Amino acid sequence: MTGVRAIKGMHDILPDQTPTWRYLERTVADLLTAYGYREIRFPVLEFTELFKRSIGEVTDIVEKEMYTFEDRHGVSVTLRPEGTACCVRAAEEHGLLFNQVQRLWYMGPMFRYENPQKGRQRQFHQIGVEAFGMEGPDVDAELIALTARLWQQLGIAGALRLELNTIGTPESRAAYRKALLAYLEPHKDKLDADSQRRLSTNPLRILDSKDAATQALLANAPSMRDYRDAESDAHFQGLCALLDSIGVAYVVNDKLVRGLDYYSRTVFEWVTDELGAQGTVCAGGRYDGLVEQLGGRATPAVGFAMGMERLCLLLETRQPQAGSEPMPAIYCVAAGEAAQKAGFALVEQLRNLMPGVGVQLNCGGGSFKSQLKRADRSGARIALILGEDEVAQGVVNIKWLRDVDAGRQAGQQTLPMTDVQAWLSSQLADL
RNA sequence: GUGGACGUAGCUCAAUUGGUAGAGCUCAGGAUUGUGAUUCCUGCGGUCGAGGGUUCGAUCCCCUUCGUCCACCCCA
Repeated sequence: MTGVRAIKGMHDILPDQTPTWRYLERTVADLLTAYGYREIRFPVLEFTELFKRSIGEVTDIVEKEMYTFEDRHGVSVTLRPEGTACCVRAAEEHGLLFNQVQRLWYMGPMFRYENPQKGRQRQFHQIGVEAFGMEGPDVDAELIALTARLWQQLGIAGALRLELNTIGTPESRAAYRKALLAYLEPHKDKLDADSQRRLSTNPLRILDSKDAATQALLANAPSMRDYRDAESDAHFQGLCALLDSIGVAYVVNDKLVRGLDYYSRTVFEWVTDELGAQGTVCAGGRYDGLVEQLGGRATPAVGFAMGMERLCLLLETRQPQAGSEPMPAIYCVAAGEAAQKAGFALVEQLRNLMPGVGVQLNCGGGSFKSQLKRADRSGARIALILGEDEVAQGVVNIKWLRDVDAGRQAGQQTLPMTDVQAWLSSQLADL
């Protein structure tokens, strides 16, 4: 293909896939509404500064994955790589966080300049959920309970498991980082290349290295557990107790750390083994310091984001029928100029009288044969057939395309044009 | 940013030790002169990813490039 084409990593979502997307979006939106969360929408483009200050200057996202450019006035702007920072900015800017509790969600495209692979694109979509102004573990648990219920509703719960950890406060994390470094530095040569590099950039990330030798070395490393502050521990135990009380299963993974700088205390991930190397489908945590960091009044907050492409991949394998949308029930075949005209009037009238019923008119002409063929492929149950003869006599021929075995009359019947709507109503009622 | 595999018809894929390519599905038409899903026949459809090189001649060999997929890194 030589003509125009999409940018690398930017995918089209085709008609065969949109029903799955709509099903996912609808299910999530309904559930969030039921939990009392309200949708917020904000721009795709923000000042670059916002992400540098929130995600962290030395993270991979900010250092090499952002779509950053100057606008026509030379101001640096960035296509959002994630939603939390934007959500905080928007909520703070409009006073939504002042002296009040706020439950928000959003949905839309995010952009990261990475090399594409399974479950990863440069433009991808997230649904994000954020809860502001509540510091106890009850909100953390509410968010996790909500996600667990969602997997249940979507029929993909069996593919997912919950990993949970607390990374403490920034202070306790700093102390642990120091201890970890002290332990690893003498064994630097035994670490894999990436982990050696991470010693200076992000030592905590060494914990989830995939290298066997590195993992062996980590077996005797100091545990984050021993450096955590008592309050974070209590918060975490509170969260675990709430999850236990409603039967949400989890595994505590004290090597779970998240890549974004703003997290504190609770972090969690829903992971699957069915998506190749990109197993994380939904992840989040608490970020009590972020609002203040961005210039607002100190406000506790928790949130998470789920990757919609990854969820769609899971849905396609676990629930291939999910979201399939009904085809029009009626297909009107109209051969000839007069019939086309009469058919057009007929289907518009049917649409007036039976708004919920799907009606499609054959457009673009064609023989009876080819029009019937299209009627069949459209998935319609009933074909209305109009030709010169029918128009002259003011009648319509009606033919069942499906359901003949289900007690429907085979063959076709002729009805006066004026009776068609009443007949259809009676027939379609019990379908 | 790095590594591996792969780019042939709208889709899924063949073939050619270098002599300008085939099938299935789809689509259109016909057998059935006004009737779908099966069957049979016919037809439309390709600058063999792009650019350059070698050659009498390149889809095939060489170089470059772009893209896709998978993996690393990182993340949803």
